[in-house]
Amino acid sequence: MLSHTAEYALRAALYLAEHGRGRLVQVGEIAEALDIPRNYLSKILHALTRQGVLRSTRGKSGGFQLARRPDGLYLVQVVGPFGSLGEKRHCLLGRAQCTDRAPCAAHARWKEVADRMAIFFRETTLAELVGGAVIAA
Amino acid sequence: MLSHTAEYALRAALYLAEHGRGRLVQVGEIAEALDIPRNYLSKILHALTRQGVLRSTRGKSGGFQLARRPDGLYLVQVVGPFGSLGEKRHCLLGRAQCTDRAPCAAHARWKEVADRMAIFFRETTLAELVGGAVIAA
DNA sequence: GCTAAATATCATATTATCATGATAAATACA
DNA sequence: TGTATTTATCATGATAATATGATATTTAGC
Repeated sequence: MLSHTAEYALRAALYLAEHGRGRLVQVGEIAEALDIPRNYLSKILHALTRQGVLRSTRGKSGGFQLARRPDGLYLVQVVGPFGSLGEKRHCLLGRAQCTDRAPCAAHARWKEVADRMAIFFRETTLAELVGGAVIAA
Repeated sequence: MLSHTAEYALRAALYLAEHGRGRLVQVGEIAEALDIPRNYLSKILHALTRQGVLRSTRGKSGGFQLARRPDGLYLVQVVGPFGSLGEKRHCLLGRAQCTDRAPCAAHARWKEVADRMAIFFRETTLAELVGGAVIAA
């Protein structure tokens, strides 16, 4: 469903929501806890920082923290910059134009399902997932 | 949502459902009508044949046709062999084990959405999409 | 049998995703 | 001011998805 990259981003954000309470967390800690390649995660966290999801502090005793409280961060903000979510709902048959007025063959039926998914990512916050269950692998 | 490959498979199957009534259709016709790379489509149609979705006839005046009536062919049969659908519903956070009893952080909320999607592919037939709207690009 | 036309298969190229490794820049602290 | 630690960035490699091109195999019809 999500690309590896988007999945890593989500898991890292959830880790920060759960274990980061106010402190700065280093890439190394997250990478080890979640078993994600360290340098790869580094770039993902950097991207999330540019997106305004995280804040980073450089230098000794630096690290990453959430830019807002977990109940103010929506999943789409975290995974959107990677996978193909967030932008537009895209047509199941890959048409550039696919609307209620100019629908593809699958439009009416697929719309229901795709909208549900879009709403999930758009309206679910990190806070709602924290505590749902264990996060680490 | 779907990989290019799975999307091509679905569009080709819909084309056969709509324009293939009983006759044998050649790869070239489908490739041209749907603007899909010909040799690439050829392999996809061959895969669908192995899956039992299509029947192929070799040699002169050969081609492809649906193996069953459109109302007996479900989307999961068409796109399952490609993308990651059909097999198992997979965990949003990528855990190998993610069940109601050993859930990941997102399980409860994601399950609803993922189940909807699975049902869409499992219970929708080609016949239900034909005539929904224009198929070709 | 020969030829043309079609699927089946193999080999390779291209592109995007995923990942690793090395270096630069910034910062706390002694 | 120097050093250790950390993020930021650059360069490169590995793998999978996508696509192209060439050849083999099968079959209808002459």
